[in-house]
Amino acid sequence: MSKPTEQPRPGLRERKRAKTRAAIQAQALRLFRERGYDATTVEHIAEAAEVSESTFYRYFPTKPDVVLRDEFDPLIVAALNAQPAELSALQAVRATLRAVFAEMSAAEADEQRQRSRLMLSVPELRAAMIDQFTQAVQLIADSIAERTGREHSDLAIRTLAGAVVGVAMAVMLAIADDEHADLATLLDQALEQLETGLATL
Amino acid sequence: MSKPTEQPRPGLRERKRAKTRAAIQAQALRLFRERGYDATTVEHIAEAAEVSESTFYRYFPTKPDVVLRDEFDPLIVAALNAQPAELSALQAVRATLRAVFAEMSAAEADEQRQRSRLMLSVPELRAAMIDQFTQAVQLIADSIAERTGREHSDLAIRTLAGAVVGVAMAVMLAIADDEHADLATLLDQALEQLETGLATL
DNA sequence: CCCGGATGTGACAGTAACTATCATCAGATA
DNA sequence: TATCTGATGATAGTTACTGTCACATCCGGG
Repeated sequence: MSKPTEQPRPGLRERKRAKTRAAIQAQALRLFRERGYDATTVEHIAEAAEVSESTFYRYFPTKPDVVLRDEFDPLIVAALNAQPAELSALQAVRATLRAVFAEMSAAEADEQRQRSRLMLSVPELRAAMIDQFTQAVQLIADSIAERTGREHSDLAIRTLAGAVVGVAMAVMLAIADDEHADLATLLDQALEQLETGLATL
Repeated sequence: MSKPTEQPRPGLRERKRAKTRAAIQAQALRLFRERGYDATTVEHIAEAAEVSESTFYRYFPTKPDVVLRDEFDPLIVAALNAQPAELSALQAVRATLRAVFAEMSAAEADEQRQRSRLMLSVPELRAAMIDQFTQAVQLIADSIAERTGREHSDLAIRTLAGAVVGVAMAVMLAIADDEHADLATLLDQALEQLETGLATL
């Protein structure tokens, strides 16, 4: 989980920046957990992180962003592009998600779970998710397009990407109902169903 | 496109209410078209519709709602539930959407198209769509559950519903790229692909 | 070492979406 | 007609977010 693509010396300034961002996010998530999302104002967060409100907005354009900021999306994209060419598109997606979940530590998985629960329970956060979804559709479509040599605007490709993201959304909703269900397992099962075919229902 | 399920006499009060709601929505959409969404404040809309800002919020809880408010969802649900039992789940969904689009007048279709474009271009509106999506997943899942006699929490059912909604989202994105593509046709093709199978890519 | 430009920061003022409250007025009802 | 319920408008307040400016801190070159 290191970042080997970075220069060896981040420089003092950048290190401080990263530290400030981390502090803001950590304090925000703590306050959201303790007091609730709505009851926590940006002013509270800024105060707890010992920065001004202005600075908060310099690091996170909106309040929801402090929750949604996610470092896994680029990992998933990279893993998807790295899948062997002989796999079908759906097989590649499935293998990718398996791999990423497998590499996730228990602590990371738990934090993801907490954030998912928070996102689903707060309308404002739920709302902010759609841009992530549309972005996901585009990214998956791009990757599959390259894999298959088709245009990324091909309806078949868009359909596949949309179905994958839609299924992921459905699984998230399922998780919201059943507290201790395992995201990785359910998602894999759902993708398997997508592969086998939906016509049987 | 009449409403045969209503009582013959809505009563003066209700009629006035409906009129006020329609006026607010019409003025809002006009202003959004002429000045843009962000440049139009709720105050402007209220003024144009000759009501107070308070009244606006009584009819539409949020500014995005004035765009998203849609009378087609209940129609779609009713049509889906009315599909013959011998159809498979996906066939039923496909037949439903065909039927609803077929009954839609050209003017209605055009307004839908305009609203779709507006929704996709304004982040705040895009964001508000996700609740409609999750609601759609639930409604489709419920209907399919009843049709098949399974639990509505069945993962297979949720997966199917999620895939359908995801595909719909992908088609909307496709439309955004290609101005004069036909929503109904593309959606039908995409659902056909879902029926045939996604494993071939 | 220090100096000049770039960059991060805080303070402040302002906009607009929403919320809450209360008095008033119009439609429903008896 | 009299009363009662529900719709409306005015007002004040909270909070997310934007823009601007002065100040401090970091970085590279002389």
